[in-house]
Amino acid sequence: MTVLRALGEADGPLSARELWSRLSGTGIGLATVYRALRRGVEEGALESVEVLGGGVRYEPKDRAHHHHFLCLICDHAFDLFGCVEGLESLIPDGFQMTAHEVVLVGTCNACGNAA
Amino acid sequence: MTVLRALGEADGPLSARELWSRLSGTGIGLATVYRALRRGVEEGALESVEVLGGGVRYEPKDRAHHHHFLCLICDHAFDLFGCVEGLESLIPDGFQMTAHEVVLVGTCNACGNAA
DNA sequence: CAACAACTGAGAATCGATTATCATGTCGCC
DNA sequence: GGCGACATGATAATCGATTCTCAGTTGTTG
Repeated sequence: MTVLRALGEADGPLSARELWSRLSGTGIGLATVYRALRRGVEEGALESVEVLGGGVRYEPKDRAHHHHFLCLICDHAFDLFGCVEGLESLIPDGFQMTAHEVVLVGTCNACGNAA
Repeated sequence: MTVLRALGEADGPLSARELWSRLSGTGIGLATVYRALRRGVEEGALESVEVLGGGVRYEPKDRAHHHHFLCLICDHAFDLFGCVEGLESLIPDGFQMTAHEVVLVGTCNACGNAA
């Protein structure tokens, strides 16, 4: 699967369109990208994540727990490593937390240098 | 503005549709809700936020820095108070962080008790 | 090669969210 | 009361994202 390989090589989760544009040289159609993504999620190989700033992105499910950095300029989401402390203290009484998401927003290295 | 007042009384950011359904008794139309939201954002009274799990929500801009809790069952977003430590340690070299977002996911008090 | 099943690319169709349109209603003001 | 400027509700139109359709390919098996 070319599609899954491209996802595995990315430095962060990709949207269907991002993925498609990375494969534009191969003649693969957008429909095929969507098909591969859907199948990947159904088979458990992929996970869909929502990072702020637009739409669903996909990433391999075998990655360790991590979060994302969203660049406001290139609109690309980068994987981060590590997590944060003190999440539990935010939970209101009676609420049950099953997951959490942290997104840092700003400019990435490349865009920051180009500015 | 009935619309802005309803937002101010909410315990978290509301989507256009949530807002509309809360005002359903008043005969206000969906178009008016969208108009009020757009104007509110343009005038700086409102802020649009993206919480995971679907779409844009709006909240008054005068709230202190806070984050959100998303209930998977009722799909409602609740305001949280406080913040977390250690965000800076996640930032990769060369990246500039201008904002951050934290979302806790789980079940709220009401939905947890109903289950 | 024939028969057949699975996969593909391109474009049409669909879906939900948001915006535009338009006829009507409301308000201040004369 | 009459008039003009503007807000409103209902609905149509638009937009982007995703899915569906369909004819054409490819690969397999015998």
